[in-house]
Amino acid sequence: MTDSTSHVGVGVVMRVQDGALEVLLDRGRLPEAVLEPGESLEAALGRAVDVAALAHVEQLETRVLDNGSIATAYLGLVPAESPLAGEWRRASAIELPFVAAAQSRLRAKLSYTNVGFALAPGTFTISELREVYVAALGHDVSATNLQRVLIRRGVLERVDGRRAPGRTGGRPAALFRFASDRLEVTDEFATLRPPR
Amino acid sequence: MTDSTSHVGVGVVMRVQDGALEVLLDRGRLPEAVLEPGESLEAALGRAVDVAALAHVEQLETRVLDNGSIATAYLGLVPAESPLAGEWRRASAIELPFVAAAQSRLRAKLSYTNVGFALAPGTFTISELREVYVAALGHDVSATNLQRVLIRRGVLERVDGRRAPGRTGGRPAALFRFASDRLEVTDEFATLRPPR
DNA sequence: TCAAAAGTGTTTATAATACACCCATGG
DNA sequence: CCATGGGTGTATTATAAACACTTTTGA
Repeated sequence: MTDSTSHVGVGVVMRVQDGALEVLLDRGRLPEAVLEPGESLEAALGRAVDVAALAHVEQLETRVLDNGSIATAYLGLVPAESPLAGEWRRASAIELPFVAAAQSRLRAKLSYTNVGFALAPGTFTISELREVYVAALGHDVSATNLQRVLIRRGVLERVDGRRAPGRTGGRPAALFRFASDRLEVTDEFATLRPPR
Repeated sequence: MTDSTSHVGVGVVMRVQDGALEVLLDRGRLPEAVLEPGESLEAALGRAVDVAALAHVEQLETRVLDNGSIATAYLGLVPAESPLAGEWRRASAIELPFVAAAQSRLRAKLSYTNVGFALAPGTFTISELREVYVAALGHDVSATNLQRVLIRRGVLERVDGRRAPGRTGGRPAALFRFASDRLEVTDEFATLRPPR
């Protein structure tokens, strides 16, 4: 038997704040923890990140790092309101392994799952949700179409009450919430659907 | 520093043969190799599987196995004609970790990428390609629609010549090939496309 | 001339985008 | 009463599924 290299769990925790996608850093690096023998990867991750505070977690990728250790990265998502402490920095300004993969995974899943629930507050207006999507996708999104797509798919539900307009006026906005707080694939078969 | 657990690279190599999706086994188990210090995961995989013979490889998932070792699994695909040696068994009859994940990944990617290239022979008729898709997807596929979708997306190209009919007759079938032998996403934005 | 297999033409269904227009509020 | 922001109605477009029909072969 040869000596094995150490294995670390790495967290790429993201949120959307003030119209920008941000990543949680720990002294300039992604939070990580060394895996103890017999321990699960998620348990190790839990020593690096407050996993219970994450609205969604999923495994990203395993790579051998420059320092020779093996790292398994996880994507974690929280809403902007989350009290998760740490050093938040714009994803676009970060040149660390796994961050690009996390961003690209998030972007893809926003299109065909309900994963927005993990970035949005409990209730929100369509405009607010639009800002989240714009920041995470990196391109403009029409509020009209966003609403129609997510309502048709059953991803969004209307909630009682309205948001009062600001001092510049405007019609009060209806409030919505995500129908589920767990990941669901909402557009499974883009093509080649099974016959009826 | 604590003792680290051993890390293994695992291959889930699949092909479609005689209308069934099959997995390559090594004495009843998935081929695997222990990672040496400083070695890349792909290099370790290469000691378990003839990676050069694979038409497509991608990482699947990392898990702690029942025996305590950490395993990173890869999905490998080969065409039925591949001379890759070993014990091929129907995927549906296998109860091993990673196989279900591999099948589900393959199914998804058949819908929105050109990954079929890795399972199909160099040239083929639409009927032959249809059999590959039926086996890998697990549901019926219309030859008509399969052809139209893949041609429209630019995934398939026509090749000179025709396949002579069998003794039961029928119109000779046109031959096609995949336009690329590398993975390409052909239907990236199911929804929420960037504006023009 | 018929059955089999392949391929095309055309219709239908669905989903999403685009855009015009109406609604409700503050000042 | 008008600017602002929210929301709905209604094309338009794109993609793919469904299905009828034509083509080309072997026997």
